Formats: sequence, structure tokens, C-alpha cells
Amino acid sequence: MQPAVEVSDSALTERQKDVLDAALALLVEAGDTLTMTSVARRASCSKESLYKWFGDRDGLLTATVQWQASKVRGVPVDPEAFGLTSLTTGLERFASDWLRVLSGSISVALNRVAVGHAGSDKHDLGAIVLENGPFAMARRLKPLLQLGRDTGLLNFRETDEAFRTFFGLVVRDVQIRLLLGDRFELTEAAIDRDSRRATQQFLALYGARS
Amino acid sequence: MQPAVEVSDSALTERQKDVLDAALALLVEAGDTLTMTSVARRASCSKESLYKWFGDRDGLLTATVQWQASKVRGVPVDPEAFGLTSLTTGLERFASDWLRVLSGSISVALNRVAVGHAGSDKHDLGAIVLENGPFAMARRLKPLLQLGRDTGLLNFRETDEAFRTFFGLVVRDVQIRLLLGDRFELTEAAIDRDSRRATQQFLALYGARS
DNA sequence: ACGCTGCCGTAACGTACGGTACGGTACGGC
DNA sequence: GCCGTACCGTACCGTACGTTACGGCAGCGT
Repeated sequence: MQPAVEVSDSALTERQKDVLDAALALLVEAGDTLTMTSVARRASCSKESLYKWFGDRDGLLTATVQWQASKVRGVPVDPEAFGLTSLTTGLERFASDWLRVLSGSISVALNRVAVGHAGSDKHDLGAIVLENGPFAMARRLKPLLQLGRDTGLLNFRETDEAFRTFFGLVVRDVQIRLLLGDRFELTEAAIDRDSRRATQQFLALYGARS
Repeated sequence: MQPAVEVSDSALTERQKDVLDAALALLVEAGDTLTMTSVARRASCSKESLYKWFGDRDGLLTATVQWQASKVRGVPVDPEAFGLTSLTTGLERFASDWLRVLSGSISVALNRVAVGHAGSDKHDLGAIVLENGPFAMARRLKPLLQLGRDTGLLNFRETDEAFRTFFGLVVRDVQIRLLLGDRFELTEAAIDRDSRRATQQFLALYGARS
């Protein structure tokens, strides 16, 4: 009788993944106003199956968010032949990847629904997005920062402080403006330019060289 | 027959302001799940009055957001006896004011509901919050930045770029984490420290002196 | 005193949507 | 062929909530 709230990454049928992709598309189109009926129609499945697989509406949303999160993993930074140039390009690549994800319609939609549900939720969507968003970024970037410090290229007290400064220099007001619905054209050229600028500013603040 | 959608700042009775304050309180407590009935009960007014004054639920939310926005105005920066110290303290005061507002429960609640409604709205709440949030901050800060450049204390190409960098250095990941429900203790001491750090970093990047 | 206006409180209406039940179909095991 | 399982499609139920309607009261002009 217990519904399958177990969505630990790959306990998902192909059929179920298709359903979650449909839910994702609807989330992008309609935001939090998507209905169970609309998901069922879009995915050509029955509501009964939705409830059997995901328990309830909240479970479906949670599974959808986790499903998207599981697709984003990766974007590694290789710690080989380390030097100022590889640190620089590593930071730049990181910044541009992050801006690209951040400004994507899927990310905007998921962050919107997570923000909307934050605080009063059983399967706290906010916590999930937080975990797979800013926190995941921190976990992936910190090794690079520490490598930079260990090799004398960077100079900072707390890794977390350095990360958060880099975060601010990269993201600035982009995310909040996108979430609030500002029409924003973040072209590929702008992303490249901003990534380089943020990296240079970060190096100016925390670089051991002057 | 036309409902009074006119909420141009002070076309509001004291009674209506009380009602909007009640709505604000409920928005902080319950988020977007507040019902017309709950607002009426909390404010001890009839639903009939709510609909007469604000048209519909959306109008009530809009009026509430604008009412709060009208209360935040101010926080001027005096452009007298200008020098490096007054520029520094001006930036610091600006940063700490902004962080204080940003981390307040009212701001978090309003940004949550605005983000949730962004995109598919007639009275676009997102646009209103955008206008009274980041954009208002930019309008208030830019004169200070330009004064700094005119007096040779600052050095930048685009005022907007300088502003957005300052924004990033001040806000960093604070806002998105709060919106996503991260339990965050932003003490008075932390705000002061962050304001000074952001200002020093900004001066390091854009100060004409080295 | 009488009517008018503005408002409160509450009951009632309509509907959208989450959740459930059920009939019908395809398929695999035996 | 027959049963069990999984699923689709759809009709259905219950409820919450936006919205409207109405009765009653208090203040005020005449």
C-alpha cells in the first residue's frame, strides 16, 4: 500500500523518466500551475499511474526536481598540470557553465517553483534545489580554490568566503532578475565576457600576485 | 461599477492601510496560500469590502506589495563634503541597509510570492518587486558612484557594470539561499562585517588609488 | 424619524483540481 | 484458453477557495 516515494536516482523506469520529462516541460511552460491532469495528458499516462508512482502532487514535483538534478551532475575540473593559466581557465569555465545553467529556462522554472514552496513543505523542494544548486556549486569549486591556495596562487582565509565572493562576482543580479521575470538576453558572448570579468576580479582580490 | 484598482500610493484610507498590513503579516506567515477569508478575518473586515477596494485577489496582492514598497522609500545618501571616507561610509551604509532589508522576513515573503507569480500575471508582481528592489537600489546608488568617479575616487567605464559588481559583492548567495528556505542567521555583526568587506573589495577593484 | 451610505459577518454559489474508482486493453506465465 | 499484472482513459467524489449576495447595524444628513 505504501507509495513508491523512493526516487533514489535510478529507481526509475524509462516510462517514468518520460513522465518526469513531460512534467519538466509543463513546469517550464506553466510554472506551478501545472495540474495532475495536464501531466497525465502530456505524458499520455493515467492519473492512477501518477499517484501509484509518485504518491501525490508533491511527490511528483519532488521527483521531477531530483530527476533534473540527476541530469546536471558532472562538469568536472581536472587537477592536472596546475598553474595560473589552468586556474584561470578553470574559474572561467566554471563561471560560464554556471551562468549558462542559471539562465536556462529549466533552471528558472525549477527555482521558481522551489522558491514558491520553500518553508512550508514536507518534501522541502527548496532544500533540494539548494542542495543541487548553490551547495553543489560550492562543493565542486572549493577543491579548485584550495588547490590554488596550496600552490600559492591564491590567498584567502576561509574557503567558504572566497567561494561566496566568486559566486557574487559571477551571478550578481542575474538570477534574481530572471526569477522576477525580467526579460534578459544572456547571449553566449555576454556569458563569455562576464565569466572572464568575474575571474579577473576574483584574481585581483584573492590572487597572491599583484 | 469599476473596481478601485487605483492604488497610487496615497489613495488609501487608513482602514485600507490596516487591511494591507494584515495581508502583509499573513503573507509572511503563510506565503502565497493566504486566502481572502483569512485576510478578512485577520483585518476584521468583510470580504465584500476587500473586493470593492481591491477588485480581486490579484489586486489585493498587488496593492499589498505596492504598499510595502511605499514604506521602504528613503534611505538617502547626502552628497556633501565628499571624500574617500564619505564615499566609503556611504557604500557601507548602503550595503548594510540593503542586507538588512533583504534578509527581513517581509522582503523574503514578498520576493517569494513575486517570484512565484512571475511571468504569468496580469498585474505582474515580479515587475513591481523588480522595480522596487534591484532597480530602485541601482537608482539610489548610481549617483554616489558617479560622484565618486567625478571626484576621481573611482574608476569605471559603465556605471551599470560598477553597480552590478557592487550588488554581487554585497548580496552574494544570501538572497537566493533565503528564498530557497535556507535557515540563515544574519546577525547585526555579520551585516556590518559583510558591508565593510564588500566595500573594501569594491574599492580594491574600482578605486583610483591602489 | 426616515432614508442613505458604508461596512461587517456570514451564508451561498460555482468551479477547478487533487485524489479515487472502475471499465477496457495488452501482455506474459502456465 | 485463463489468470494476474500493468497500464490507459475517463468518469466521479470531496473540498477548498474565489467570488457574489444578503441581512443587519451604525453614523449622518435632512
